[in-house]
Amino acid sequence: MAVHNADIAKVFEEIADLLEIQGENPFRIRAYRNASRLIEGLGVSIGEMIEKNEDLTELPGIGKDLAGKINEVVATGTCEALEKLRKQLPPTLTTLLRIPGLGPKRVQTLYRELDIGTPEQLYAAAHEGKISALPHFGEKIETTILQAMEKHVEKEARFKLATAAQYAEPLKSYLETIPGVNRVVIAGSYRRAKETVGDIDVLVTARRGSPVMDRFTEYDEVEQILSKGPTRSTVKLRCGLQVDLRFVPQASFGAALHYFTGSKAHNIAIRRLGQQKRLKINEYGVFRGTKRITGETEESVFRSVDLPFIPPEMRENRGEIEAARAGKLPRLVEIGDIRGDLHVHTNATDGHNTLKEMVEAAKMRGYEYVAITEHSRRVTVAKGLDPQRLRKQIDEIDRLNEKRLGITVLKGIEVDILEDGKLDLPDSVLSELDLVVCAVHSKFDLPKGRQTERVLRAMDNRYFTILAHPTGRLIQERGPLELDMLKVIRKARERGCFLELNAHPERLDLLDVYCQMARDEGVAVAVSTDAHSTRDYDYMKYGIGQARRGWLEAKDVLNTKGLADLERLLKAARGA
DNA sequence: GCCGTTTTCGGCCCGACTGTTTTCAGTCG
Repeated sequence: MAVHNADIAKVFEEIADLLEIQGENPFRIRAYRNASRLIEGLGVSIGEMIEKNEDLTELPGIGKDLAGKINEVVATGTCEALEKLRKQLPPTLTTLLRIPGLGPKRVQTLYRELDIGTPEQLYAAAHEGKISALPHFGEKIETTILQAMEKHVEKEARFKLATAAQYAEPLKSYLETIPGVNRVVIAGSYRRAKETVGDIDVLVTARRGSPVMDRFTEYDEVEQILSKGPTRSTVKLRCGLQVDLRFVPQASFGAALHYFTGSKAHNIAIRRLGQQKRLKINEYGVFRGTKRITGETEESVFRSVDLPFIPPEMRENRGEIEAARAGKLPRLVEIGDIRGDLHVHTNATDGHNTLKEMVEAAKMRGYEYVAITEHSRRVTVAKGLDPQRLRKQIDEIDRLNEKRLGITVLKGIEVDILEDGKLDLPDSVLSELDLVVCAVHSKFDLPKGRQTERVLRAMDNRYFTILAHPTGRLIQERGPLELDMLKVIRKARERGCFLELNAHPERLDLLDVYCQMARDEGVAVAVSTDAHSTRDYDYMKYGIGQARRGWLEAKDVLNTKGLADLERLLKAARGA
C-alpha cells in the first residue's frame, strides 16, 4: 500500500504530540510540526520524490534526520522513533489533546498523577471530581472538560469556506453598525480563501470607547463566550463556528491585518526576515528597539522587509516570499477577468433552471459566453443525455444563438469517463459540440496505475477538451482519486487540452497545488462553476479564490479569453 | 531537529486571556 504525504504528516504530528507531552525541547517539537505541515501541503508526492532519488533535504525544514525518517515511513508506514514513543506513553494520550482546555502540560499531569491515558478514564476521573485537585487544574477546568466530552466538542471542527461565509458576512454587517466602528475585516484563512476554515478572525478598528466588545458578545448568534478582554474576545456561534474578534488601533491596522491573516508559517518567515534586519514585527507594528517605525498598512509591513505586497491567498510560505524577493510574484487572476462559464447544467438533466434561464442569468453577469454541459447517459440519477436527447439540445441551442441574445451559447457535454477510459457517448455526436468536458463519476477506488491509465486513455479521444473536477474529491466527504496528476497534466500539455478548476464550494477541484503544477507546465485551467441553478454562478468567486491560491494569472485561465480566442483554442484542442 | 549576509553553536515569532494563583503557567492563535 502506497504511503501518501498525509500519512507521513500524521506520523510526524503524532511524534510531535508525544514529545510535547513528555516535555521535550519545544524547538525540536516545532521541527516535527513544521515538517508535518510542509509535507501535507506539498504538491508532489514524497513517495515519488524518493523514487526519483530527489534530495529531500532540499525541502525547507527537512534536514538529514527528518529525511531519514521520511524514507523510513515511506518504506514501512511508520518509524522507529514513533514506535519507541508509543511504548513509553499510551498512544491514546494524543486524543486527549483534542479536548478544549487540555494541552500537553495538563495531559502530562493527568497521566503522571492519575494514570489517565484514555478519554474514558479522563471522563470517569472528572466525574468523580479527582481532576480539580491537581496542580494548575481547578473546578472550572474540570467542568469545561466534562461539558466538552459530553457534547463531543473537538478543537478541529472545520467549516467549508462557503458555509463559513454564511455566518461571517452577516456578522460583519452587524459589527459595522456598532457606533464608533471604523473598519471590519475578516482575516485568517477566510481571507486567504482556504477551502475550509477552522474559525473566523475578525479585525475591527474603532474610536476609543466604542462598545464593540460588548456588542460582539451580545450578538444574537452567540451561544457561548469563550473569552472576553479589552482587545480580544472569542465566542462560539450556535452553528459551532468559533469567532475571534480583535480590536486594534487604527495605526496598527496593517500590522494586525497581516498578522491575523496568516498563515502562521508565512508570518514566522516574515518575522524571521524582520529579525535579520533587527526589526521586531508583531500585530501592533514594526519596531526597531522600542520605537515603532511603521505598520499602518500591510504594504508598509512588507516594505519593512524589502518585499512588495503579497496577496493573502499566496501567504502559505510555499515560495511566495522568495518569488516576491525576486520580483517574480504573479499578477493573480481576478473575478473581473472572467468572460464566461464553461460548465453549466439545465433542467434537461439535474439542473433546476431552463436553458433560457441559465443563458439569461449568464448574460446578466456580463459574460460573453456560456457552455451548456449536461451529464451523459451513464449518470442515470441525473437523467443524463443519450445521443438523441443531446442532438435535440444542440438544435435548441442553435436556435437560441440565432436570436443574437448578446451572449454566445456554446454546445457542450459533461461526458462520463468509463472504467476503461472510453467516453460515454460516441464520437459521432461529440463531434457536433464546441467542447467536451470529461469527468469520472464512478469507480473512484481504482488503484493509482489503473486510474491514471483510465484518464490518460480518455484524453486520447480527439474530442476531449476539459478534464472536469480532476481529483473527484468532495471536501470533508470523499477523498481524491488516486491519480498521477503530473502525468495527467503533462498529457494535457501534449494534447493541447485543459483542466477544470471546479468552483463548487464542495469541490474546489483542481486543488491549489495542482493549479501551480498546471501553470508551471503551461496547461490552461478553466475555472467553472458546475452551476445547477442560476444562483450557482456565484460560486465563481470561490473558484477564483482557489485559482489565486494556485498562483494562476489571467493568462493561465481559459475562460478569461475572449470568444474568438477561446473558439480557436477549443478547435485546436481537437487535434488533427 | 534545523539552520547560517551576526553563526557549524546557539539561537529558534510573539502576544492575549483564563484560571489558578498571589506572580504566573498553560493554552491558544
